[in-house]
Amino acid sequence: MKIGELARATDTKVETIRYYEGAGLLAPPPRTGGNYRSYGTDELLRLSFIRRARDLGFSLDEVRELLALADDRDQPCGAVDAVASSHLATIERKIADLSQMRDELARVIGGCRLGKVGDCKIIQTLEPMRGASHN
Amino acid sequence: MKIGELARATDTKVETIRYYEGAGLLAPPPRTGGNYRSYGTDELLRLSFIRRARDLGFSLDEVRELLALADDRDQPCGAVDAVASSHLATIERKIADLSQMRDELARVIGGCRLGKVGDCKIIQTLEPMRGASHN
DNA sequence: ATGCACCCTCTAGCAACTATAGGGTCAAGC
DNA sequence: GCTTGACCCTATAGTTGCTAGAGGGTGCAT
Repeated sequence: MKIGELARATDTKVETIRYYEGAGLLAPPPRTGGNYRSYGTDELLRLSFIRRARDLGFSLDEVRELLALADDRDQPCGAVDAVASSHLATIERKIADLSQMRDELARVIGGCRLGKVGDCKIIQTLEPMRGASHN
Repeated sequence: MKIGELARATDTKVETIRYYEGAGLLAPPPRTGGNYRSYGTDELLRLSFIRRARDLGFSLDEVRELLALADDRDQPCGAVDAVASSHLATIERKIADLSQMRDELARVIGGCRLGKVGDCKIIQTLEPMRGASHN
């Protein structure tokens, strides 16, 4: 399997696969006579794993860790759970942060579409001194 | 006001202020005899504006746009509303994406803390072929 | 033999900073 | 008067996770 086929099979760009190789997530595969990378089913599975983990928002460092853990199938899986739980906590923090942003923005938007910038609630929110006092 | 004082007053790192200057968000201020940047109240207000906008998740490009709009106080503020609304939409998309990640992760976590990696639901989710079939 | 799709390496670019190296300035204390 | 320390300066490289480009080689069909 050439790199382009692997790319299509995993919905990954060719450059990204080469990047993962450089980043140590995929081992350098054997090469053909023409110096083309040649992949087998193992690499397809490994890359699918990586893509799924990335889709779930794991960082490349976390993916590396998960790959190492997944390779040692007799280990207790508390370590896997720890990586995933800490990632879940990160996601929940991000959601909370974004929700707060959303609420603040929503509170401010709408109601000045027809006014002038000088009276705009959005600008006043960003520029509280001028909006509130002398100007 | 020296750059360090401005940094403390706006809860910004000194390097970030210099970065904003290079990025065109803050004008190059006058210098003292010793070549130190010297800021006044205008820059304090402008940097506060930038920080607030950044806290609300606006990109530097969006901040640049908002600053330009805020400077022209007689313009209708539909343009400001457009920037903010489009940003709100982006935030809502991010929240939706993260919420989906959170749900998928939460579904998978817990229940294998005591098992082995070979039976781990998290790993199986990432590695569906092996988990489901022959191995 | 020539066109075309595909592959190769190496390097630079993106956002938005952060950190480091290698220096200069300024006020205080001895 | 000289050193110590906190602060400032520029310029450059690093961070994350790719993506895009230059400048070339390979392999197959026409």
